[in-house]
Amino acid sequence: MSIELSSTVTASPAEAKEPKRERGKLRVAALLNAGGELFAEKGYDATTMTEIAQRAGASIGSLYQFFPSKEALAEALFLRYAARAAERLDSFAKLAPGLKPAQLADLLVDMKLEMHSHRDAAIALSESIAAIVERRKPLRDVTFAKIAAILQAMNPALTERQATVTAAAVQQVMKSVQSLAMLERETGQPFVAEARKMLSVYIAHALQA
Amino acid sequence: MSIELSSTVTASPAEAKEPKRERGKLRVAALLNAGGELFAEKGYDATTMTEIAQRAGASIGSLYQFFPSKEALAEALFLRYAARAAERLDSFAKLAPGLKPAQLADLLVDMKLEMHSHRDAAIALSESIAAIVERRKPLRDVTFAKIAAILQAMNPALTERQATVTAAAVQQVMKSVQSLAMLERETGQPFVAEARKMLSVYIAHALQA
Amino acid sequence: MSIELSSTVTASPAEAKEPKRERGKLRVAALLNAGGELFAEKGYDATTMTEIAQRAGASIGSLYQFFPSKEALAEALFLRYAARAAERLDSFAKLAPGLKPAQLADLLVDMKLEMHSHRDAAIALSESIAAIVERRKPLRDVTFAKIAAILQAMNPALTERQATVTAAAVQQVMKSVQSLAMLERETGQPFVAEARKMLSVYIAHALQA
Amino acid sequence: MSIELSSTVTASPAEAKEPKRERGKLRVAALLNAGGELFAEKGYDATTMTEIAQRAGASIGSLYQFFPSKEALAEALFLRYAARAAERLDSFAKLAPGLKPAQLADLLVDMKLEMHSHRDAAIALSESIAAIVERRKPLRDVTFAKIAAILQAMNPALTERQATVTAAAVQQVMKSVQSLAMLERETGQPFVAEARKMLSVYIAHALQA
DNA sequence: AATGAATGAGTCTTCATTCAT
DNA sequence: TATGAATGAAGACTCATTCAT
Repeated sequence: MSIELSSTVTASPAEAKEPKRERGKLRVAALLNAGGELFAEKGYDATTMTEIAQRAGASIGSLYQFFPSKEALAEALFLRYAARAAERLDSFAKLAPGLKPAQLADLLVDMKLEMHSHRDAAIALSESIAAIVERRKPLRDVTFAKIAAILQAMNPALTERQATVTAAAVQQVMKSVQSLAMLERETGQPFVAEARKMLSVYIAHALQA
Repeated sequence: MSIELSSTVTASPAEAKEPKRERGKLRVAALLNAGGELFAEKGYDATTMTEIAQRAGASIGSLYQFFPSKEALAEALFLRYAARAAERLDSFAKLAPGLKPAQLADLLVDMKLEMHSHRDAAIALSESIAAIVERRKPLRDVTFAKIAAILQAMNPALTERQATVTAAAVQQVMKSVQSLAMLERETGQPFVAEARKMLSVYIAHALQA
Repeated sequence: MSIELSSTVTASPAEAKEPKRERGKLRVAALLNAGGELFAEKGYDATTMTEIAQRAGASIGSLYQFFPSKEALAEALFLRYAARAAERLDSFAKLAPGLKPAQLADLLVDMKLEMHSHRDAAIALSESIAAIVERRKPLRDVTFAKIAAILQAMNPALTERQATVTAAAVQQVMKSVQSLAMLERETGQPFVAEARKMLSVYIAHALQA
Repeated sequence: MSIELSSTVTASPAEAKEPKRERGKLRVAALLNAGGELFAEKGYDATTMTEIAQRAGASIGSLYQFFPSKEALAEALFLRYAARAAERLDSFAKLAPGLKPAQLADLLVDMKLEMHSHRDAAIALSESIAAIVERRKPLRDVTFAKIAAILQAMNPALTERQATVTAAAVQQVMKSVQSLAMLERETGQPFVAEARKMLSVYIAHALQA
């Protein structure tokens, strides 16, 4: 039940080239990490391809060997992120039957918290990358479906429709976890815990309805 | 009780020049609107000063007459947005005492929905504009304080701290209203209503705690 | 009966921007000349936009102010050339009735010789500029038609078809005048005179047939 | 009576390495053909070494094994073309004594038509390859001499000088055959036949003079 | 005050060629 | 020998900002 985000529906820019040698694989990983970090630090537009190459200890030519464009790099990052998120959600699905609202809330919040350490997350949000805006919809749909499935597993009486709508709301709260975590670091107030509470209360409410 | 976002705490870019004549005011308004639209449509980085001038029917020279830099324009937009938001929230404060959770939820959601038609909202989010990142914190604090005040007016027993934390969570949900509204337009599913529900449930829960 | 080469049949790149100030007009002319010279000297691909700007005494930004792309510059050059050629041919048409073959041959050869001093001619040949390859066909058709008209004026008995086919052959010989002139300069042999003779003999033959 | 185009008069780029084994010869041929095709399709500058290697089913490293530079490859192609042309012309020389103008015209036009199927012809024209510009003059001289010899064989009374000059004109017409053939394919008009006629008429005229 | 031209540092991207395995 | 990764100079083009009229 793996996601199929790679389908070329709209003409997206040339995709990342697969390295064929060991050395190439290392390079690609380094490049991807450098890109993820920098995009997270300064944003997509403000990040320079040269900068990415430098941080990865590669030459600009080397960067372009594997990623034919800035967009392609961002796309690869996004795909990596999407794959990880999907994997995570799938693992939750197996636990679903016995889960209580508060537990699911925790799982989801923790997931977000951890995923963000993989800085790839940032690009997922970028509005300025056409290739990603395109791919975001399918990812979103997949995510909704997975969350909805978990919810239905927790309460089989839930209608398809209700599950979907709830999933959307849940996902929105998840999206805000990152900001709240930063806020918490800044002010010391327990914002993340509040997010858990909100999610928990809402999920509980949604499941009985 | 006006907000004080204009104070030059940190070195912000030269500020927009106040137009003296009637004609100038129209120009400024046109420029601001053009900028707001464009930023909302294509993002801050992707929008050019020339483009903004064109859409406003002005020359590039004229644009720089009033806004000494791109950042200054963005800042002006942000300030306009912040002022409107604060005003809105103040008006809610007066109604607070008699408000039920669901009613407050509706007021807040509706506010977001309406404010977005003033496209200025978009820049509020931009991570890439230093001048705004700076100003965002004070705005956020002001907003939290105002929402917290409303909550406390609804339940005087609420502690300062609890009110603040709740305000943050509430604000995060408000932030997601925009996305949900777009999603609703796209899919026809009642996502906004779900946001209202979530907010309502959560506020109710928070107020009794 | 002016040529219509500007019609945007296929999507050609953004066209040259018309200067609105006196200074701009001078710039555009200087830029065009610099481009014409350089393209003629080193070929389209080998010529750098920076180089063109430099030779015209302008900055690279200034060059792009008027010509949004290298191709657009080449196109403008081509159009200038085409207009001049058409004008020239039209003037011949008026003289046609009393012309003898040798006289027409001379007119055509001289025309080529003079036009080449307007170095614009070179680009007309470039196979590597999409925008020009496109425009070449209409120019060619117009040219054929004009030459054919001259031939028919010289001998009204000539069929439309015969005139067209002859025009093509004539034009090919004209195209080779440039090379022959260079060869003549190099070797001292009277190659251009030979071209005149060939053209004259062929035209005479074609007209009686 | 073989041509001596390979002599290193001016410093030409390191020459193509002769393959020692059978496999190498196939590689070289494939590479040469790929290069010829690509150059003909998109021009010298627009063609990449990588592309050439790919089309030949070789790696870039392999390409450089045999041709130390892009120019060297182009040169090899040019030489192959020149050799074939010279061979052709030599064969005509033997027939010369009994030839009539129209027959020679046909031979020459047919030769051009056939040679073009060996796409190598294209590079022969490239103005942007130093190594070829250099070699073009000797080729041209050889060609002139051969054509002149044929003409003198047809009419021994022809002066050396007259023969040379005529040869140049003849060669120019030959050069245009390619364009005319394309035009014919495009429009259906008998342009090539017209070229034959022109050549025939002109040669006849030149021979009696 | 208004307009449009001028500037040039900075960006992405390309590609011939060289290297290491 | 074959392959694919590495390199970096170079080129087209952009755009915020400043100037001259």
